[in-house]
Amino acid sequence: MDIFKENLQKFIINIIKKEKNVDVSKPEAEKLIKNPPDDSFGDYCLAAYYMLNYGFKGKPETVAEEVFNFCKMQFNKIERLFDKIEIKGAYVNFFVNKEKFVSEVIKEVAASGSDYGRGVPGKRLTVVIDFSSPNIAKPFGVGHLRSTVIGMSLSNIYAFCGHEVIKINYLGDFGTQFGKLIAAFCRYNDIDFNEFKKDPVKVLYELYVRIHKDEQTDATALEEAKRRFKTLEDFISANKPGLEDYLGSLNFKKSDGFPVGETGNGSEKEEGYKEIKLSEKNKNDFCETPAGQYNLWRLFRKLSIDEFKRIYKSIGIEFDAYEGEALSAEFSNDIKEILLERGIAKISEGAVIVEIKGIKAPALIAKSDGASLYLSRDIVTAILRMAKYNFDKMIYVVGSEQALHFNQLFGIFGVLKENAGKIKDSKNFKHYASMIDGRLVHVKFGRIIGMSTRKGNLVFLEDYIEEARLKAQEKLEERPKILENTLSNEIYEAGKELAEGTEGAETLINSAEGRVNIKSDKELTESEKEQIYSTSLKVGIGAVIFNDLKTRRTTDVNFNWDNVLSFEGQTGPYLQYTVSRINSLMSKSGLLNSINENMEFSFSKNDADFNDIFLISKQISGFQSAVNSAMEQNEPSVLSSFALELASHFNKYYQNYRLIGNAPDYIKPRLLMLSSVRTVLISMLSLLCIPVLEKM
RNA sequence: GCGUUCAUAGCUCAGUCGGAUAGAGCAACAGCCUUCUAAGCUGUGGGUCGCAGGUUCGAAUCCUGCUGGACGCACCA
Repeated sequence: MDIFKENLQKFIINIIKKEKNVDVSKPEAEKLIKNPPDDSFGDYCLAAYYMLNYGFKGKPETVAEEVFNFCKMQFNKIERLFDKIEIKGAYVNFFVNKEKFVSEVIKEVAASGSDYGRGVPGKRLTVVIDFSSPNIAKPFGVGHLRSTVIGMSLSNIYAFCGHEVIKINYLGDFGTQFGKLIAAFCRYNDIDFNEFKKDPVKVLYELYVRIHKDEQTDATALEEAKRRFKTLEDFISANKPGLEDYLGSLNFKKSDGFPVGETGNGSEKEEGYKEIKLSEKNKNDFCETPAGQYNLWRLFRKLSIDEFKRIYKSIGIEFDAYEGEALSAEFSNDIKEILLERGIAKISEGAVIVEIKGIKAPALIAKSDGASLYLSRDIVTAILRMAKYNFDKMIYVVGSEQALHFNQLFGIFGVLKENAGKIKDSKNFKHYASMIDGRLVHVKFGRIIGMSTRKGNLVFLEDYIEEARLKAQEKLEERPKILENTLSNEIYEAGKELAEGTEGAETLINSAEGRVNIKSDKELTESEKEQIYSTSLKVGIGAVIFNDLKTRRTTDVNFNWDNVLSFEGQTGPYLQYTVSRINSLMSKSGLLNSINENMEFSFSKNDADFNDIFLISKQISGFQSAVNSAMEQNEPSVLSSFALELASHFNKYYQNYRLIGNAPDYIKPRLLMLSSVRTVLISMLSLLCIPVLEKM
């Protein structure tokens, strides 16, 4: 917490109270004090026009003068923290006591460690965040990456601010497409079961593509798919519980989430799947009976989820619960009937629709053949989640192309709340459905345009990361190694020994200077190779994730390989590099053991580097408000920008002032300062799902 | 046609909910490694904030219109 800003706020509130007898609330006071655009104007400023809201009158300049005089009269109240006050045009500018400011900030970071900036909210909210949501039996493409990293980062941010977060992955596991999959599996007799064992998702995807192709020429393919899906649907809904009972059975604990799929046949225990063994021989057992197809579907889903989990794990993403559309589909019919019966929905052109004020497009909740639709499943899902988690807020991280869908969904809960009185013979449904209005948020994001492989195909996430990793490895390998440094030193020394001015000396010195080009012939050991692999992988992941988080989420991103694969400037690797640079500096100082949060230290404004240290501290002190602002706007990019700025401050400092070689008393406080930079940078990298590297 | 949304440097983007002189990074050019990691740092050039009005002390930011792009508008998700 920035005690300087806080005290300044109180100071101004008191002045307003004393002079104009107006009370200013805390959030209003927050807006009163701002940061000037340029440091030469001061550290905090008060714009006179804001004072017009609190009883001050006249031109901004004269008001500023009036306020300035009041501030001056009572300056003794804040002179412990502030050096001076200035008036400039319509602004009153405040200059902090820089020495005090720097040591306060550094002390606080040192004392709080990784908890620095962590919030304690007035009210701890339960926030459900629904993100990623891929379709099963399809490869995880980069299209899902944006939702995944934005969702994960928001989850981190809400949790960091002290809220209870439930991360849900809502899988597309239902619909005719799965009928297609089952049909394909049963139709084709040349499935390679060895390959299926090794990479099931790949085989499933190939089956899907194959039957999709066959549909163009063979009408029976689609028919079979539809028939098999109907079989599956009927089988699942045959044993489902009533909606009321099911809602009543859900508890309010985060616990283990929903079962991944359906309610009907209950026990979805992990072990159950191990018994399902597919082979050429028993294949028909699964294709002929409804129960067999049902198991087949469960197996496909399980295999897909395992594959997703593997990928998520590789980029550090995890969920509290995996849900499937199938679960919601079971209850879609119940919802439809309640709404129709009470006149909340009506039939139009054979389909069931709900009309919502302010939205022209009618919300379609059931097809004319009675089958459920996306929207009706989302209605069910929200109600189930309310019953299960009692959330205060639910965030859907989904592309902006679905804005209409979510407006309709949110609108329907408004309608449900309004018409709650009409729903009489239901307790649970009525209760939960009418609670939801106003708690749903669509966090939309722009499209990624022009994303394709160099050959023009859809890009799979893993290939994407591998491309970035290779680039990182290339950079790592061209970096001069210790051996080469020594070598170039020797050449340099040898050159110097030659008579000055001779051609030979010049050549040798040049070759030493071009040490980047000196390659070592030495074979790398296995552990060095592993080191390079794991480092380059983390850098690659960092580059890819940061690329999706650095811009405001709503803007469409023009995808460009060169931009993603450039690791210079405003990139994830730049941030990772900065952290490892601090690490390296700190360990080389040899003073690590004498640095701790309790050490006595101070900075003098006479030191040559003082102003830069002050700027760094100022940046650090803005961390918490950056996190808050990221949360309020559901916008991780606020943190990306903040992190880049802090890293840039450090790198400038690093370039301009040399630490090692100075007296320990000079180095120690600065190491503590750098350690607080590192602490904050690491916090931000973690919030942004970017791997932290010890060394690069 | 209706709706949503966007337009800022050659390119990719910031711009602290209307405030002080519109900022970064790439790319270009010129510099900085025998000294703590050059994935870094310094400097130069580059802008009528799409166009036209309006609102007021004050507009890249709010309102209206226009132009141009993206997305969405009934049984896909």
